Amino acid sequence: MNVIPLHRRPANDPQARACLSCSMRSTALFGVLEDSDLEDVHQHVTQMQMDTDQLLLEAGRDGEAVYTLREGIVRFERATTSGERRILRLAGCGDLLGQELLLKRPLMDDVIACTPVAVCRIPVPVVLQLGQRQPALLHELMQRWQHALEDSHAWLADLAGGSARRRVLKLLAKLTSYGAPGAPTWLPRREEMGDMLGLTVETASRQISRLRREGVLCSLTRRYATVDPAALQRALAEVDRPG
Amino acid sequence: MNVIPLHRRPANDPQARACLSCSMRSTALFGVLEDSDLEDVHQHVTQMQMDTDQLLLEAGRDGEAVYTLREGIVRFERATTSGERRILRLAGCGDLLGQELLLKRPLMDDVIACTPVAVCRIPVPVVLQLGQRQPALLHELMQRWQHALEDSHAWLADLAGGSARRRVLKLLAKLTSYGAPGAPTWLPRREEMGDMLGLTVETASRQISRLRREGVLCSLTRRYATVDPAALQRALAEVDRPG
DNA sequence: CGAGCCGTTGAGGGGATTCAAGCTCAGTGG
DNA sequence: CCACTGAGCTTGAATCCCCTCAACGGCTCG
Repeated sequence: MNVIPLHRRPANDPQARACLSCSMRSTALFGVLEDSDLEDVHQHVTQMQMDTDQLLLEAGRDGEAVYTLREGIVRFERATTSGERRILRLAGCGDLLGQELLLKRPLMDDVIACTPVAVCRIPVPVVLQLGQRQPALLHELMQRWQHALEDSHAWLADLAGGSARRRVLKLLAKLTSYGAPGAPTWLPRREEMGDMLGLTVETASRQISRLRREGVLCSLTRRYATVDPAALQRALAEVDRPG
Repeated sequence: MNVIPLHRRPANDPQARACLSCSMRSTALFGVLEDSDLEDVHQHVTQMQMDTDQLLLEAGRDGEAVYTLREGIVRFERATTSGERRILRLAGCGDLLGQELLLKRPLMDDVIACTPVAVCRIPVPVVLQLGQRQPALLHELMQRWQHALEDSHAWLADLAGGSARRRVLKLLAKLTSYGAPGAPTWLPRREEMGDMLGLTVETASRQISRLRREGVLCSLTRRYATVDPAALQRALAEVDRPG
């Protein structure tokens, strides 16, 4: 884990005032705040990078910081009572991780990097204090909770039902929305796909192979592929049709 | 729909000060507020009763009020792109319905009564104004969002995967937690069960029939049954075991 | 009493799982 | 350089579970 505490940097370091000039500021948690509110914040914020499969937040632990995701994709997962892993949700650029810690609730799920990720670590007290002074921040937090809830509902409706083919297609549609349009799309491992969709590794593999043969996916490399959006939409429409 | 506007009642009506003496006050949204904060609230709150299958909130519409559920069970549902109905979540006594309206977001799902329900209708502006004066109310709202999110995650982990038998058992376990312990448990229609669990009517029916034969369910009436908690737990443990 | 809804049960087919075997590819050490 | 290794991916064959289609019975209501 590569930690860069901003407050240890010289004041004239271009990154020292990172929170003010942050490229993600408008979409991140503090986007609703004025410059003056951010004055002292950046001293407590730590930029970090993590590799694939590294654990950002652990279920059961009471962490003392939340994270803003600057780059990459993370997954929320837990073990079912039958012992299988279930991936419940993905989060992408701009999302806030570990929000429940602000309510002093224990984490229910592990949060794990799907790709290499860059995050900003924000101590819980910093958010709470800012929230007391700035109701707009509380409003923003509510928006984020609602967004997470809608995401979870959409996940349930799209990825948890229907044929294996439909689920995989829906997953691809969601995954393309993470990276830049046109850029290669991150593909999970087959096992991860299975745990997202409630399918086995083999079924996921068969579906992906078929989509490659059909031209929906091309240039599959180690963990990325380019998706033909038109073909994807066509395939989705066909699956959704009663035929 | 049976509407009883409280402010039309004489001041000495025992129900007129319903919000203060409400039996659910401690668990409901306004439970965090002091008596003085509730002074003028009850004038804007309307008690309502609705029958089974009636629509409380409609997806797409921008409603102007939220509802506190006093009695009964409601479901959140939507249509998938393939045209099938999917039930995403249940809410019970004390839950707040239509929370997203407080953020001026459109509703994504229909909210429909599963049983006869009693609700308190609270206009959105009332909540927003109170929230400005009382940060504790905002805190309570965040708690409720987090609770809904955890519920949604649990639904996904428990009810969206595994064998049909496991899903039905998990659903029964959840349903028993709504009514009073020992009291008969509300059972959805087979079609509703199917739409909750991603199964067909017939499969749901077969599973329920089997559980009745096994003694997990007894005295099935029109829409209620008594559940043997021990047998249910035993069955769940057996399903979750690798054997 | 017939109509319609809901639940149940049966028979047959299909799609996902299971079990098993090869494959590719990156990393390792000879 | 290349065999060796192990993790991840693919593919095949057999099995099983759930879906589909169908028929029937109970119940409520017009």
